[in-house]
Amino acid sequence: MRDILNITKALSDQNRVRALMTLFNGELCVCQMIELLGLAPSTVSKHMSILWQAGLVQTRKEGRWIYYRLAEGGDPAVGEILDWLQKHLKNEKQIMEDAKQLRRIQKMSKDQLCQRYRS
Amino acid sequence: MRDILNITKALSDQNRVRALMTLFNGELCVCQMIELLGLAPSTVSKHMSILWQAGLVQTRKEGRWIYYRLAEGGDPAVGEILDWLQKHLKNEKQIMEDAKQLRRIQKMSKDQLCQRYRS
DNA sequence: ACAATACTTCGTTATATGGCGAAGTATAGG
DNA sequence: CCTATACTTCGCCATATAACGAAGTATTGT
Repeated sequence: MRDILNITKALSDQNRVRALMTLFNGELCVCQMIELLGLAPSTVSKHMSILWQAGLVQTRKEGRWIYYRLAEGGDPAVGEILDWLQKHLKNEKQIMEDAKQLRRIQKMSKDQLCQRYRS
Repeated sequence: MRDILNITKALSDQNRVRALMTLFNGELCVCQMIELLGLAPSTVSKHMSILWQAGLVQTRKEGRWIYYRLAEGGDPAVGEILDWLQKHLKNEKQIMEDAKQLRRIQKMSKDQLCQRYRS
């Protein structure tokens, strides 16, 4: 019960759902998420932490960067709910705009990106 | 996006999930839900209203009683998420206890039940 | 060793949510 | 009609949550 509620609670916030949906395009570091969501670093970090605690995402550390990606190979409930989200949100306006913005973000160098949120 | 978020928000509360799961055993009136969840009538009513707004349940009015049942034939996202809940919660301790208690409640007459929450 | 960077954790604040009881609505029965 | 019943809506309170900036941690580069 707690596992399932952790998942549904994690998915009950729009910004967390946007973050998750964006990860269908591949792993992202936090500074890319910050740029995408337009939120403060601490806020994005908290959101990603909640997704991680729910088992929805996994992380990979590479130097100073932490990459988040969709969880694989864990609880089947996670894979199923991710499929459900993908199926029902992939054509949503907000999600498609995010995907478009992501392509712009991915063209920027990390230096450009990460220094952006200190302004 | 709003539709999906309405669903995930509706599912982000334990008592609403318990209510939904109980409905897999068939339709119930509000006074039965009150007895099952052990909450005030107004609270249960609010919860059911949130589930209804999310499209997860449907209602049927019969005299003074309002029966809630799982939604059918609407948004496919709803049927799929209900299947997901059923699959991953049916063996949970709390859900099985609720099912057991439901059998006790269903043995009671409506007069017994509904007058109970005025004490 | 030191500074800069990338991210997290902490502390605070504003708003959202869940809970209740009282009042309101609609229906059944005398 | 009038009362009782079954449920909902409203108003309130306590707690949970999302947001931020400041401070802390870990890693890279000089």
